[in-house]
Amino acid sequence: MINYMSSKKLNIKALLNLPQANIEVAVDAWVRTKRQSKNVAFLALNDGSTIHNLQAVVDVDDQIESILDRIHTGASVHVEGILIPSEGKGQSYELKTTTIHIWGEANPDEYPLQPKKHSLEFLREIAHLRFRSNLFGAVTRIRHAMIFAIHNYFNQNGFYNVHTPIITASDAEGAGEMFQVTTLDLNNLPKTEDGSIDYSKDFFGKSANLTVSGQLEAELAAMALSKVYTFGPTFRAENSNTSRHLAEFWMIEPEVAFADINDDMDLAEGLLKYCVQYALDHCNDDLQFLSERIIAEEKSLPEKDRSMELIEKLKMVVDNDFVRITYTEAIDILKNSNPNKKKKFNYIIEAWGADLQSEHERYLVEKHFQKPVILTDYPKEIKAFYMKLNEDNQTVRAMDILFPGIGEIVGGSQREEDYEKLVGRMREMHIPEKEMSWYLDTRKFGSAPHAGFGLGFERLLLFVTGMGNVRDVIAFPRTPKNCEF
RNA sequence: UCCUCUUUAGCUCAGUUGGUUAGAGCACCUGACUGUUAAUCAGGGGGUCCUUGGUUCAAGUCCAAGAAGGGGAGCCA
Repeated sequence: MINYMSSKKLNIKALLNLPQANIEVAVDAWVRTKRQSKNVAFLALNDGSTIHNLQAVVDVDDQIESILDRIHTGASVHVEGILIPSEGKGQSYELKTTTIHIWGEANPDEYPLQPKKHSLEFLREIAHLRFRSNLFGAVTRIRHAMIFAIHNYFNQNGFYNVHTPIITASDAEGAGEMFQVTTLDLNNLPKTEDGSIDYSKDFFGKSANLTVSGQLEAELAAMALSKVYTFGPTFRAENSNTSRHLAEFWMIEPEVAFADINDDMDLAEGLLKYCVQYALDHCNDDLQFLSERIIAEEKSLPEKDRSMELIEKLKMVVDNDFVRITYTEAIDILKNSNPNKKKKFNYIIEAWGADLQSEHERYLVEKHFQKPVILTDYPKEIKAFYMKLNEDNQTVRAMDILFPGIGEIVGGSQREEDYEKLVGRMREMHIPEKEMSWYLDTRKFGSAPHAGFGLGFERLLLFVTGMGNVRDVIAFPRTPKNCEF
């Protein structure tokens, strides 16, 4: 029995980048397509290291034909041979095959992936196999690159990563509906004398939920380590069915002490530009593939409805400063805008204080400025309790970053560091002080101005990959009525 | 949750005014082919027309309810 594991192996990305060929190599990979004629067969091999396939060229004889007969799209194989300059067009190198070993067959009557374009909806239904598509392979590699870039950026800038809790008993931030975590028997709930559920019998001795944000805990860490960030899973039990929402998503939340809202905006803009530049520098092949895919997809659209070419769009973000305007300025622009005057908006902007709808954000980003926009200083009524009150007593130092095609990608603020003002805001918004004493302690002992934001990781990926739905940039999306795999 | 569209072969889709045995391309199987690039050419097999109920001599097609999915909105990241 030959031990195929012991052979000298390189991944396909490394092989295709070798400066010269004519060497013996071994490759483990999955078969994308097989093309066979009487005397020669071609296997397109992919091991996920790159979007590109390695072409194995196989001279057909009786013995090898019996192996080839068992190889179909999706099979995993070990192939040995000599890497040579390709005799055919379409690739620089190819593998002149001497040995084929099948690790695992893929029954073609059952294997759902074909060497053709599948719909995103179909791929979502076979999420366990869609890693093997060109598209999801590219997205997955870019997702990894962005995770890496984020940690890199913060590490290089003196931030410490903190793991904030995933299970939490505080329901303070009001960021959305929460998933409850319990070990109680739902068919036989313990009750108190007044008939309500007796959470003292629950695992933690009180009601607990999955986190909707690591921000409050990150603030605690920032009040000692100065610059921290979290990057973890976040859970929202909202019944939102959109291309931009998940029940389980990943969020980046930096928190910086001795920083104001301008520092916060600089940090966010710096992070976003670093990530996009990192993708341009490290994911060129995958971006190229995604770009071509979008162009093919939009070919039938009239020119005015087509989106900017992906790589051009990414460069545009890196090369241009984000527009920074206040909410008040945005309202003025919107009030005087054509769609507002001609009543094209579904929600007409009439007065200061109105919450901005998606259509307004899109107008500002996609029509008026045509680049990322940071909106600041929102009315306090439409923002969270912890945001720092401006001297006008009307607005808070919030900042939202709006991206073309995506909308809000970052939401952040300078935090209210004044104990009395913070307690005042909590009372106005009916947030229980008692349960939040640990949070308020930071304002009691050595309080300091500080700021932070939340960046939706999947929304960043939407922008970088040009995909249209967050369900296609996370391996196993969790959405209302969907928890497969 | 609201508005809207969709659901026909493994996949992508066509199916006329309600009318005989529901079609195509791809995939699969068989054969041909000396180098292909989602190979090509010829032939073949493959259907709970989303579900339930209704109208009708007759329903893939019309009506009602439901389910699943897409797009948009709200909420947000």
